[in-house]
Amino acid sequence: MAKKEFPKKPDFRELEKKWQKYWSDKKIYKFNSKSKKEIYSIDTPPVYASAAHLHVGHALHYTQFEFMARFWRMNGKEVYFPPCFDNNGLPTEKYVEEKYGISKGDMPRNKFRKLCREEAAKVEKDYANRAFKGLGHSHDWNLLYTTIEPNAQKISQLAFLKLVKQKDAYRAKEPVLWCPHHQTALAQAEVESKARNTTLNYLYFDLKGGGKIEIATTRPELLPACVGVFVHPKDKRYKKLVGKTAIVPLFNYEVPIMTDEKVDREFGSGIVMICTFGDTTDIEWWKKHKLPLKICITEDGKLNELAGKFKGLDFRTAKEAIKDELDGKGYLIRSEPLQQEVGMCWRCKTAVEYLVTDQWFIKTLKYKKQIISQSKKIKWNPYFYRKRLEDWTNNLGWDWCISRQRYFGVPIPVWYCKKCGKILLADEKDLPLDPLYKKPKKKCICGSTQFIPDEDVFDTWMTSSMTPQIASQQLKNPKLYKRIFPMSLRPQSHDIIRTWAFYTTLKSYLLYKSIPWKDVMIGTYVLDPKGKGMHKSAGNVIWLPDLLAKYPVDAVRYWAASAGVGEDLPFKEKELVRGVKLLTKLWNVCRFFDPYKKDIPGYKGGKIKLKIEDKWILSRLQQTKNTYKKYFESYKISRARKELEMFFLHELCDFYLEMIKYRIYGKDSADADSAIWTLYKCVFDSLVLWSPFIPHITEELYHLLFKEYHGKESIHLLNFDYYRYSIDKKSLELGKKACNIIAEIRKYKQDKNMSLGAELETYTLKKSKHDPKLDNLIKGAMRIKNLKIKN
RNA sequence: GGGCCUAUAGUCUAGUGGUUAUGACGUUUGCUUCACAGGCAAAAGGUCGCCGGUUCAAAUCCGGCUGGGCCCACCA
Repeated sequence: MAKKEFPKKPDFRELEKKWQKYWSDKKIYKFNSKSKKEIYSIDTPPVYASAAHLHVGHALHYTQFEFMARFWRMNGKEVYFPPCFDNNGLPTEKYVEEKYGISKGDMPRNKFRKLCREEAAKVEKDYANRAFKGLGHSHDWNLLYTTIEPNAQKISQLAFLKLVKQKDAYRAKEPVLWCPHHQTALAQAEVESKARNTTLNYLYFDLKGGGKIEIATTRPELLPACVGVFVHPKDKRYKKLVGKTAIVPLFNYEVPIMTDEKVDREFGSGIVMICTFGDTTDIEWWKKHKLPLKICITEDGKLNELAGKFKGLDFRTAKEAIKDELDGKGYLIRSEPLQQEVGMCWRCKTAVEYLVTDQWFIKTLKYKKQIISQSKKIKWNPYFYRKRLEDWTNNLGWDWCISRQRYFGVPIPVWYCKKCGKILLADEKDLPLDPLYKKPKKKCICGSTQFIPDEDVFDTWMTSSMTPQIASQQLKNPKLYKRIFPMSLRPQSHDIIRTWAFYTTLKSYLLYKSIPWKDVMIGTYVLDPKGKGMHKSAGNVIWLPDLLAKYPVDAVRYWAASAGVGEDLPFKEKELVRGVKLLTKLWNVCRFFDPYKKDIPGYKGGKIKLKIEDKWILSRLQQTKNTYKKYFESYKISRARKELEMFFLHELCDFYLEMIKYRIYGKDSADADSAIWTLYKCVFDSLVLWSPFIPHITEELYHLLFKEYHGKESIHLLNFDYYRYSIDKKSLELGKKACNIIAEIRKYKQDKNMSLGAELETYTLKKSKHDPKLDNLIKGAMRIKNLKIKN
């Protein structure tokens, strides 16, 4: 075999391709279920397979916890790290609707779903290659799952049936949050409040029997749904109004005037009209005061027949038309601008409405305390994000509405008796099933065999909250599941604490009385270089493919490792440049070492005698390893990297390497041997420690330098503790002292405009800095003939 | 309105009570050095947001203020 020459520069593209293929072919990251090692399992966030592009935020987030997988793999644990895609739910559905210019109702449900599945699969393949594999992520692809696959549907439906049976899920006709655009019910978590400018309109209501009152409203279009007028019980101005009857303008019907403590006397005129429904206060008072129900809106956001001649108008048009009419008839007193917070559908930003419909719910309000106490059993990183879950839980006002009037999702496995309306649950052994295409095998208790299938699907979080079960194969491999659940780590971003983390904690408690995972790690949120959020609409998004075209994958990963867990990180291209420099440095150190590797005394069986600087750098190496591990164990990835980088660049390269050159180039072979041996340990361990961050180049260098001696087919299968060194305090002190002296002499030479390598006839050192044990080192490393000491 | 996080050289950043406050980028200067010019070495640059408290000792702990960020909230 011809001796392979050590290339002067690495070809990053080449070695990325080479090693990604190698890892995949050799199944380097395969999970071994027979291993006796403790399992470290990651509840990987399923990627939305509907996104057409990947931005740097995704890359960073997914790479961050990938570091953890690599760290533990090299630290004695059997790592269970499944890749996964979320192709279940609205994003996919909307993507397909937009791409084909169709609407969900244009074709039969199963045909539409097939289309969704196909589109999702295309995106998944792209993601798998470009994102996960392209970034060098160490998943075991045999463990791949998606959230729409039959197994996931089955887990989701089983959980639902169990909850219905234990009475934690129920069906009810209730006012629900409704998105007129998506035409579906929403959960509270899917609604976000946004500031909006609107007008506050002061109207006259006539009083029955003469007189009029002034009412302020932002929703005049809801006048046809007015069911009552309220004043504060202690409001002297309006005391005599209570018990009287007001007449709704334009629509001319009577509503009672009542009192409620929650009326704000300061706002508007101090008189409120209640409509069913304009906001949640309306719902509250409607329930509390047992008011009638008048719904004047349709599911797609228009006014219905209650609105008379305004029927069919969308809210916006209707509002203006009704205002005009009020104005024309003298009912509109004035309008003033008002800023208000409105709940909006988080996906389409349409203002949500409230409709009374039949929906499925899961009890959450009842379990607030339990959810919070469960959350305290989980280790949150950073710790303070747990508070966000607690606050959200405390502020919840609704049970979790889990049914959605959409097509692409997990069907709700129930039918309703046509005759008596009774609910018939699917049989567990028939799952997964779609009641639209399957008939129940049983009769209803009333004897009827005629059923209406539930046409709705589950909220996407109904399935996502079961990822620990899906990921760790609850149904396919119950033995393994038992070993894995609760999982070790849930990595996720902070914007879905109220959904993913919350629902998973809830479901895990309701179904198994368990926490879902031991640790939570909140990913870094990437901002643009100016520190603003990256949004397509703002045009400041940095796309991953653009970045990868410009920089090696390892440089991108190096950047990802600079992010503090749970913190925001403005994207700085400079960091990538730094990454490239680091890779080059690592390459060159190895290139320097390459000619000597055949002489490593350990390999050829010789004896070595360590000098002060050898003991110093090995002690520092061990200290670095210890700190690095400590940081990784507590998810302080960026600090681990920094610790390693400081050691590698500023101690090993800047000083140690320069300290030993004279020994290596010199004539004393024992002296050279111990230097080479020490260097070998440092280079080898540096590679190993760097490998979780920059897996491609370290793999290449491992194969170039060490594989023939170490045997393992990948550096990523090595253990960090392959070597251990003793920490020698005395040498640590002396080594530091030597560094200071060297820096001083470098400065001296520079001030004299000398080259650093130039020989010095004499150098005079202050006695306070001097140590005779360092004389040979200083003289050798700095090329000084005579070292003089003075007071 | 409630909650959480945050404030360190021109910019970013480390630092959870104890000698000259860390590193990077940028700036200035020196070095054609035999691993590395995407290089090496060195220098300059900080009232550690403001006010008060605890302490022998505070960038670090506590309180208040101010600024920035995030999350939540039914004022019609």
